[in-house]
Amino acid sequence: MHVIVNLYSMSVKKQAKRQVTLADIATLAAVTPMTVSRVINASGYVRVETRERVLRVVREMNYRRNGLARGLKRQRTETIGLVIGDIANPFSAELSRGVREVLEKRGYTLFICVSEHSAKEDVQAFESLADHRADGLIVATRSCKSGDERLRELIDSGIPVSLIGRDFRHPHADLVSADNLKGGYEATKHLIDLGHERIGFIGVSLTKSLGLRRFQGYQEALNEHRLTLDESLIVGGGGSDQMPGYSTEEMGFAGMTKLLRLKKRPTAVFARNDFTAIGALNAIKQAGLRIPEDIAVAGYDDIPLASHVAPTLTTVRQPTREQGRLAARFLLRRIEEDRERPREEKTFDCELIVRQSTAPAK
Amino acid sequence: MHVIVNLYSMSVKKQAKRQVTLADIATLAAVTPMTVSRVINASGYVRVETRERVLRVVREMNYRRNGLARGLKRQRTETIGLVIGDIANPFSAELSRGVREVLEKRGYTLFICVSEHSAKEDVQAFESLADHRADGLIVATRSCKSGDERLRELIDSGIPVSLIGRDFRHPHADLVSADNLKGGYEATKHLIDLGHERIGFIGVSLTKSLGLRRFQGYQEALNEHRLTLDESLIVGGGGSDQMPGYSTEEMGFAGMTKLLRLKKRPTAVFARNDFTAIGALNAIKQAGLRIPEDIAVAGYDDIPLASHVAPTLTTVRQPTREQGRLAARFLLRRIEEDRERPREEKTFDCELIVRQSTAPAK
DNA sequence: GAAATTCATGTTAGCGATAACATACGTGAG
DNA sequence: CTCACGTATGTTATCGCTAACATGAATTTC
Repeated sequence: MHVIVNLYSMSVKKQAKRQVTLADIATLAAVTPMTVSRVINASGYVRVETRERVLRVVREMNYRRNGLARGLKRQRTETIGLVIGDIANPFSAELSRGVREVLEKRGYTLFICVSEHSAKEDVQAFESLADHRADGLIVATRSCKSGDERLRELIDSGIPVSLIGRDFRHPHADLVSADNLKGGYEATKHLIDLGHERIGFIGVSLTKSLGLRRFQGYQEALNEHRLTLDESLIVGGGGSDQMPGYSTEEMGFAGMTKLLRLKKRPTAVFARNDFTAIGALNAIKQAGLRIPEDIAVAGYDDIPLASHVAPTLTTVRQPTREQGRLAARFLLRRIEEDRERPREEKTFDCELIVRQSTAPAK
Repeated sequence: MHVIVNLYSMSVKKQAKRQVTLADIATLAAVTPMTVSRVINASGYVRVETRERVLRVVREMNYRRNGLARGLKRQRTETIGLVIGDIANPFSAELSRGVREVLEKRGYTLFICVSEHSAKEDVQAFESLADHRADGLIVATRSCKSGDERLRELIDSGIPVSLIGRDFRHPHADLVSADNLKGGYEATKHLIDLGHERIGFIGVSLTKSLGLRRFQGYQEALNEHRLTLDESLIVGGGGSDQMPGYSTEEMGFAGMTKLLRLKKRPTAVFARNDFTAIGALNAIKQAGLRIPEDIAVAGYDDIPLASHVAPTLTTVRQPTREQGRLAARFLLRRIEEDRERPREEKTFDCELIVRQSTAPAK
């Protein structure tokens, strides 16, 4: 009634050559596969001579163990999946370094999946990793409805998960984040303390990404100092669901250009991240204005470049590598000690780094 | 004689809860596992009602197929591994996007491994991916002895491999690259044509990384125009094996600072990549000199930022995403059509992008 | 109306590894 | 001398899935 033909398999012309197996090694070394297994995994008793004979054959045959078979039998692959939204982002890079630092020591392999900020690929990444039976997942992508749903199902079904800066909670998934609300608040307060009253924000759309914590901090600081939030000063963040991360300089440039065209333009701007801020810097320079004299600029993340642009950029630093490390530790604890343990949560403080791009308002 | 105890397994306290299997679904849907398999994989004949009944149970039980078992049986995991040296590099990001574009359409999952520019981790990445029986590998890390050796063994043992910009050849591994020698030549020639005679190079060490093609192009251009290569103008690239990619601005800054201290300083510099160039720009500005009037600067890669710094950066663009796409296509052809096909090689042309940071010598 | 074909399912065997148990030999204790 | 234990292997039975083949029923063909 339903004919569904697998066209794919028809296109495979040549079979992979058969890989060397444990049994092959066993035959050549005149032992049983079990003994070879013991040698490979350095477990149990093996006579030195036997061991060496086996190892010789292993090397000669260029044997590589089959992780699929091994994982299937052992119900464990010693593999962790990390899901990030944007590979080009220095934030992801630092995060992954922190994660690897911890995992490597404990003998786990890290596979990274990139969602390119798309909800569909977010879900796909989770499923691929779950299908391939990663022992656990570290998820550092931004929250989205379908992703959160899928994630909940996976966690419910028993996969250990650590979340990084994701706005989603589950009783059995640990959560690591930085206090970006406070970070956004501090940066904005810094500008206010310098005497600025018209402070723009570059990188959110008022219709969409209002969940952005650093933007909420911006609003909070304004409120607290009785400054009204002028919607014409909020720019950028528009466009598709598919915005590749690397175009954020573009967004900063375009956003700032828009702000400069206002009749009453801001005397300071706070950018969603450093790339955006750098784009803004450039737009200001091209307009023939000076930073920070005419317009002060603050960014977020303290990417390495922030201290290498002119003027150097005032920004907010979050302990990125530490977040990666802790997320990995949480995950390993859950995997190796107690998969049912209640959620653990840790929020890191951010640090305002004042550099040349901000100064008192004229 | 040899007691080797596996301490690891002793530390595992709680077992993962048993995952739902095909057999469980089969029982609940009152069919055999084979029928469930047919439904899941949309292959063969299944009555509509049966199909729906099975799918209902699958959803209710939140079933996820076991990729290990599946891969083991099918001798194919529909998984490709990409090995990159530096996750923070926009070059890697573009590359991976190109690769994904192609793979996704064909139903393959991409797992990324990062070697952090370390030879040891390069090898580890190959082995992890081989162990987990990725159907093929795309390798975009820089060549190193141990890595090349391991790679040769893996290719010999039948794993399909595509190389990107790696200085290593094997009769059964395809190779995609950009003509960085010519790119380096063009950039240097551009500076020479502008009348520069003292042209520095930032980012190689004369004792080590002489294999860098773009540096060879630099040398070639100098030779051809009868300019002597002044070793005091070659800086940077030193330090450990472990240099994280993100510190290249640092390298550019430090290298340029060194050049500025020379009694006869260069009137132009060519940097190994754009980050290095941006570091150099900053060093020049901080020294109170102007770009390009006092010193001209050229970079390499045309990262998005290059057109968003002040002054905008003259650089060399290579078709990065195309390289990723082609490497993926080569790999799929090898996997699905003919694993024994002779090596295919493609070198893309680079393009000199002249912007504000270069101008005629005074 | 018998043979051929399509549809719908089931049965069997094994992918490559290892946990758990079984076997057998030495060696020192009692 | 026997028992117990440490040492060094081997045997068996899966892990979860699917290729290949087998089995019938329904439908079509000549």
